[in-house]
Amino acid sequence: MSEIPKTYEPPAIEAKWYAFWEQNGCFSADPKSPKPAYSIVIPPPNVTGSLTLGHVLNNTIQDILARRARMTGHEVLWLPGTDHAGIATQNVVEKMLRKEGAMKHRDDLGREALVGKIWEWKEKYGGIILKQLRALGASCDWSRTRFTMDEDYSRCVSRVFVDLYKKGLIYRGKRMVNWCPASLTALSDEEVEMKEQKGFMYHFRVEVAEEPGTFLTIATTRPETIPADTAVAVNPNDPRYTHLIGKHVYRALPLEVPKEQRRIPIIADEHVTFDFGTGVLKVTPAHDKADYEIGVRHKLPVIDVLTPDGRMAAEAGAELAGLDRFAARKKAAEILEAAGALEKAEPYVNNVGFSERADVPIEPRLSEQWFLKYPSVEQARACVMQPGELQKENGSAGFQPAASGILPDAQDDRGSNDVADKMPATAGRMPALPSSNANMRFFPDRWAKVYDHWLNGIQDWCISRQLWWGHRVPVWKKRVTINDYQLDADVFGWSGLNASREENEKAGVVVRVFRVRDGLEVTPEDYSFRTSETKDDTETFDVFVATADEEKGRGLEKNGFAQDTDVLDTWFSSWLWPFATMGWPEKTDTLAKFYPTTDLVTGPDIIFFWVARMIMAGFEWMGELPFKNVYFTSIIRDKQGRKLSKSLGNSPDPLDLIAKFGTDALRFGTMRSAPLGTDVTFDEKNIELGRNFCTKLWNAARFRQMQGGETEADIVPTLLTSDDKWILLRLDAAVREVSTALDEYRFSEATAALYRFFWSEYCDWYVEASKATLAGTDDARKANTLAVMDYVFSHTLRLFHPFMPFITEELWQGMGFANDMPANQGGKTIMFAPWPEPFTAEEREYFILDESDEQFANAKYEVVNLGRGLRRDFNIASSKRVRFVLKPNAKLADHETAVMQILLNAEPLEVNAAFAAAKGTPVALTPLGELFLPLDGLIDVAAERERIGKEIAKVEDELAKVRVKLADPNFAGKVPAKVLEDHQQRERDWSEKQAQLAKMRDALGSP
RNA sequence: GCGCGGUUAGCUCAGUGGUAGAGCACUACCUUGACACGGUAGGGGUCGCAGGUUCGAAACCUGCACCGCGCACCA
Repeated sequence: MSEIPKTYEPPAIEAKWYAFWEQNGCFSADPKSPKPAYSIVIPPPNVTGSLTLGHVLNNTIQDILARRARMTGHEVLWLPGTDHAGIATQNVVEKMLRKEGAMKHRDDLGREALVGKIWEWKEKYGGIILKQLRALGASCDWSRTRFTMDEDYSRCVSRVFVDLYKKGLIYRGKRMVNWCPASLTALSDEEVEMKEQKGFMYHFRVEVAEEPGTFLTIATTRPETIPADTAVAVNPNDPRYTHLIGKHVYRALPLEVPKEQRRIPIIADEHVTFDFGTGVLKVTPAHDKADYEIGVRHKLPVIDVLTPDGRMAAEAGAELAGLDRFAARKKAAEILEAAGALEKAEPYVNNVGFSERADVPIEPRLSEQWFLKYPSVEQARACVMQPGELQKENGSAGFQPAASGILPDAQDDRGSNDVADKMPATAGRMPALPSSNANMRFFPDRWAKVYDHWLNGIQDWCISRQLWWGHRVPVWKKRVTINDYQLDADVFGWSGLNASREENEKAGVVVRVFRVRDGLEVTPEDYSFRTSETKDDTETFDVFVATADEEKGRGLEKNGFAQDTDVLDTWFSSWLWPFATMGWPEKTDTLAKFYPTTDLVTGPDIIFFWVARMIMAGFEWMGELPFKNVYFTSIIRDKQGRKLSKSLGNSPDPLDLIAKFGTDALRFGTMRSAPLGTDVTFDEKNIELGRNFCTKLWNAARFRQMQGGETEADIVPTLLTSDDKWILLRLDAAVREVSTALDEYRFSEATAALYRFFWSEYCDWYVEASKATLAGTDDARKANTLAVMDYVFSHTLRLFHPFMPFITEELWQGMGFANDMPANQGGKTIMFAPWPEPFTAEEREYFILDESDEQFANAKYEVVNLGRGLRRDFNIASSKRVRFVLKPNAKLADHETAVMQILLNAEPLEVNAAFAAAKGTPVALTPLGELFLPLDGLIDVAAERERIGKEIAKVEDELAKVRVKLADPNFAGKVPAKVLEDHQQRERDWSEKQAQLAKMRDALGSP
């Protein structure tokens, strides 16, 4: 045993052991290992990201799971990496380039140069967060680090795109999309966040063309879009307006356009609500999703009055053109007011969609984009267990760790079908499949409902982005006319393509041809439509060729094709993460061993963005779910309940916290404060708690070391004291509690159990009690106590290791526990030491453990508590040694007396069955007898009588409560036998105590 | 509007039908030989409100209030 320094200095120790683990390949995952697999893929942080408390929480959990799995004999893969994060990364680098003066606008550089700059930036600064994760102790297999724009990964993305295109699930279309005027790109519905916004509801009048003098009043929040109105709509059943349907009004803006050109129809549409606003709706197909649909129903023209960057276009009229949309809103109201058309403008709060990334209101905009009809939706929906659904296998949660050194049982729990009839009917249009496939669990399970709800109402996914940084859409396009175009010769004659659809698709190439005139796809099997179907020489077609093969793409470019300029939504690559990082589409060893992964740990905020889509992708391309359990972390908030964010400045830097308190303290404190399923409020006090706990652990180790002696000597069962047996039983309880809590992903409960066990049980009672033996002269017993201490400490360190990897490794090695273990089971590092198991029946028998020992120890500690109470009542400092006398109920071993004496800080603790106390001597009634605190010259009979009187009052209070219950005939009649017995026992105990106390009081004589 | 959480000590939170708990904060005493980042003891709660079920409710049911979140939205 080498000497343990006086204080724990985290930085040096953390650096030392992390390097040791890495150098010894402790994190690397071997697909050829015979051990059962445990795998987890990191939610890839943005490549521009740096460590936040959210990451700390998330990755600490993953590390705990991974480290524990290693200790339970699993071959562990924790696969790290980063995400290219399209918009975010492009923004960061563009901003930097503008700051450096390298460009004003991205067009100054051009696409290729800018993308080149971003790559440069990525190589230089990207992925800092991965280095920071090392500081957190993350045991990732760094040799497998992946980036979503790695060459291999990008090929997966293209391949998946082509596959979906082939399946007809990806299509190009002109649709209303969410347009971000700041980022100048389309967004998916999930990237739009509804926010309340204060504004005005403007009421303005328009005149009915056919009935001069008759006006309709329209309510709107967006008067600047009036120039884009192409109709006015009322509900067909609204009696106020039915007579006007079919007539026209004059649009209010722009004023300079001749009145007759501003005539728009009054139409009837069910979408209009009677009692909202005035019951008259202005219809703006170009700038509102619902209005667009009305426009489609009524074949209305579309007038676009906004530019992509959110300014008013020329069509908006001279006065508005060029203005920003918000300025234009004010201006439009002013114009209406000046024209006498504005009736009122009242303050109004409505919900507006904001671009999540740029934090500006989005514009619904008609534009041509790529869309995806989600694949494998039914399977994805059916595979997740809903709250309340029973799991077939004995109801236990989480992965089942195999016993150390034992080969895996089949962990696959699919195929159960007897839960099918218990599946609750799911509300919604499309009932989920029977739950026979439901074998993925969410923690907490209520997220499964949110997930199911989203899948039920799922809309096609707009996957194209008008950005440069990302995976470019792998589609090449050429417009051809029948006259000058020879499909066979120019396209299919080219060596890379074939004339038949099947053969092309077999080669990974998908060709689609659309007639420009009507947008219809022309789909004869052999593309021979060219000559036979039309005689019109001017007919033009758009030919789209999708291929994941860049070689082929370049060939197409030589033939006049041009690649689509859009890139794909970042999540279109992230959703492949669990298998694209493991070598898909090759059938790799890694995939065979580690897919599907065991656990996914992520935030509930990306349940739709990422989790749901990964599940679909897993089914679609692997035919299997990507993970078995999903743990949704808490959201960390500040004391005001706000999310932590850099812009609010309420986000402490984890690296500062590590510097101040140590990594283990940060990990332990965070885990202790983050219960399953609720948000957590960050408080540095929690990290302080972690730091204090580390110190306690450190000092307990030092105490052991100061006792010297042999490390981990064999325990001699016959020499075990009641305290020894007590702590062994407490350890056993802690092992069970911690293991169960971890199985159910209840990390805060696991840490609470560890804290309680180590601090309150081991340090406060056992170590203190052991001092009686250690200070004594019985060497055999001394050695035995040290052996028990080592046994408990070595198991404790292992229980702690997943939470606090560094300090536990340092002590594991420093205390010499590594020496007795086989190299691959803790001999080299605690990382592979076997996870503690509860005692077997044989072990219990060997140590002669039974409840009576525990009860006796508890009784002893109760004597101590009561004696300390007497001290307090008589104001005797805990450091002052005083004489106590115990008048015992039964014979006591000398050793037990010695323990109580040291715990009471008594000198001496006299055991005297015949003790005759002076009248008025303070006394406490304990489970082992009457405990006196003789106070020479300080005896106050009246005070002592009063003190005992208070005790009696307390006892009588309890007694009364129990008796009321027992007296109720219903109680005795209906209560389970066990409960009745408990209450009867309680009654007996309290009344005995009452009698004894009364006797003690009476002995003092009457006042 | 629909759905989901939450409401327990001053603060942060455990507690799935049977004697109300932890950490922090607070009070008193203690620099006793592992630890003052510590020890010992202590004060502090009609468990959001109102009904109901039950012998018994912080827990189960119903309704309400307030806080938070998600989805959908009416111009």
